[in-house]
Amino acid sequence: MTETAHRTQAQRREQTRTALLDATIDCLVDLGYARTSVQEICARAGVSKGAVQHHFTTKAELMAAAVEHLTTKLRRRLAASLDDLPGGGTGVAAAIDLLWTGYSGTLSTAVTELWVAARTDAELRAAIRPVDRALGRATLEHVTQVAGELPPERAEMLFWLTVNLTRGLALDAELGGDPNRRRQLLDEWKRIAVLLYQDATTAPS
Amino acid sequence: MTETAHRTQAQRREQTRTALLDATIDCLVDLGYARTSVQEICARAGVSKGAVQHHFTTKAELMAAAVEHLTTKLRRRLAASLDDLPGGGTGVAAAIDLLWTGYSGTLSTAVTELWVAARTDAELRAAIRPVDRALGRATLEHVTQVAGELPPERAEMLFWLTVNLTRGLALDAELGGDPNRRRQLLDEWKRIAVLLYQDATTAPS
DNA sequence: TGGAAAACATGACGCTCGGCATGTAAGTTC
DNA sequence: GAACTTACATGCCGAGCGTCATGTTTTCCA
Repeated sequence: MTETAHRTQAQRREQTRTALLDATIDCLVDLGYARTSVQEICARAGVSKGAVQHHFTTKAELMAAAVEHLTTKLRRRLAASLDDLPGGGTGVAAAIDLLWTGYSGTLSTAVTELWVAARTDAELRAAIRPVDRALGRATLEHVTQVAGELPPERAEMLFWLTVNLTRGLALDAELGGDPNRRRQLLDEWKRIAVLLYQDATTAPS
Repeated sequence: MTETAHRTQAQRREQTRTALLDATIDCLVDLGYARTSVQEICARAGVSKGAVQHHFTTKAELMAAAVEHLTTKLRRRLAASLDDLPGGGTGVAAAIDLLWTGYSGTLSTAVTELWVAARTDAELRAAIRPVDRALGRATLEHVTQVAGELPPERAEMLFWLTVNLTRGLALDAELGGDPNRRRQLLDEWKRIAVLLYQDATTAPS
């Protein structure tokens, strides 16, 4: 028996809201965007269809809210783990590992689903773009702050290369590619990045 | 008036089959997997629903066939352009460009749609995996053949890194990221690859 | 040349989806 | 504590989906 003694309106609202958004992410992760229906979402959230209707007038609106919810989570997680990073070459390797775990987890899986869906859905795309750009910029800021010895231009290059490579690898992982090969590739990329880092810090072009 | 004088059964069959598969790819590209319906497909192919029923008993079967059709096309295109590649460092840069154009066009867009959909669809995934692995291996073979001076282990690493980076960039492109930045990143990666190539050929570790 | 078979068209069925109208319970305000 | 607003539940509707049953045309083969 879960005693729901006395909840203020704001509490109730926020509670079912996050329940819905979390359920949405759950659905995206293990059903995919195509199979994610409103009925399934509110079934997992333990609320009725009327509730989601009350909070989000349309399904697209729910998805848009889910994007923000999702990105906020990812951002928090990345920021927290990026704060305590060693400097120098080992810092670069560690940062790459962090970006990999950040961009390859279940959260990022859901994001990818939304991305691909957004390609052919203008409304969803409009909702995603600013939020995603904010995430990218914030993470980049953290990274450049950590690797301060590197000229910011180079650091930015390395960062974006890592992010895009990671996303490609995440896609490969989703299809069930060989995990060992992914590890090898990531290790190789770390070696390359560290090498480039040292080159750039000792003899900047 | 298109006079369809006399078509043998095999001709008729193959004709509408490829028409259906091409239409499927079209739908995937500009509607996305979620919105791709059988009705829309046979509308674009100019045939009835009964026809697709006759050739493919279920929608998943059609998609599986589309995957193969798609991969065959991609494979042909890549193989054709990979054949005439210069050797040495400029060859590496040219190869990267080729992989980029190959993995970022409309064909690859459709493949990405199917990939993401396949993550939560076991049947589709089972259809995609072998075909995609074959594509990867075939392309890799071409690449290693072109850059023969490089130790095959290094060539393979460079190849897979490029492919995964390219796929990440393709995803970024689909969302509407900055094209200039993608060009910069690709150029930077080419520089890095050429550098690594020279290091490996002059002083193999 | 006529009948069998393959290739395709047509229409209908069951199902699920998203959205809406309406009813009920919980909290807020005076 | 009564009026009022907010939060949620229930039930229904039209639309679109994939699939199947059945008719029609075209090619093949003996």
